[in-house]
Amino acid sequence: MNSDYSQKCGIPEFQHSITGKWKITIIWALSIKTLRFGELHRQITGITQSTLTKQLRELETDQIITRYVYRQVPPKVEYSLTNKGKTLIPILKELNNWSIKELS
Amino acid sequence: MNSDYSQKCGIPEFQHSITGKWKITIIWALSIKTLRFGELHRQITGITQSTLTKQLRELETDQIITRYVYRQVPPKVEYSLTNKGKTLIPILKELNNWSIKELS
DNA sequence: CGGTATCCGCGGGGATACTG
DNA sequence: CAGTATCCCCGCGGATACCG
Repeated sequence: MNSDYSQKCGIPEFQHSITGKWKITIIWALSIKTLRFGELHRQITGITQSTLTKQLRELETDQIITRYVYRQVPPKVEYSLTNKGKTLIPILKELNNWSIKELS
Repeated sequence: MNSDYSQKCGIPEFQHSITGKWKITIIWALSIKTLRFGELHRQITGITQSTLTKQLRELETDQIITRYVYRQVPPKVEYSLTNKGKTLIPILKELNNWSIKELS
């Protein structure tokens, strides 16, 4: 164990931010543009409404995304990446590159 | 969803490599030097023998580490990072940096 | 439309005992 | 020393039903 890591390792925190069956997919979708709940639900095939809600709440708690409610009927809710969330994108791209490189 | 990601995203694969309560810790320990089973067990406080074994087997399957058995009594088994495993280190350092930066 | 509430099944990880 | 074998618990995610 060397100094940097043992004294304060942030990796578990990072992992928490993206751990969840659909979080990466959600983050990626929102990296393109802000989306409504229903739009996310349609884009992410296979996820249930309740699970989508749970994952969104967790991402919100971790301040990766924001939730904006339009006070109207019928309801309209928009999700978008926070600045913190946006800093994840280049990291995710690197992880993706690593996988592509190491799988060959 | 843009091209790179939707066509072939390697992030789930990456996640699999490091998903497990102790894998990052194990990888980090082995990044310093090759270690015997008992040495790992002593360095990683809180992990049980059986769990350590399981995590090591998974890392081995994913070709992140190698296992070398000395044919002797008492047994001696050494674990070390593969080349693939070593390429993870710079990535992990970046993840660590991200966390440190974004937690402030 | 965008949720909640509830129940349930599965798998990861821990505890413990035993072993070549 | 370095495991294996069992058993168990808990939390995540899915299914389903209902709601303002």
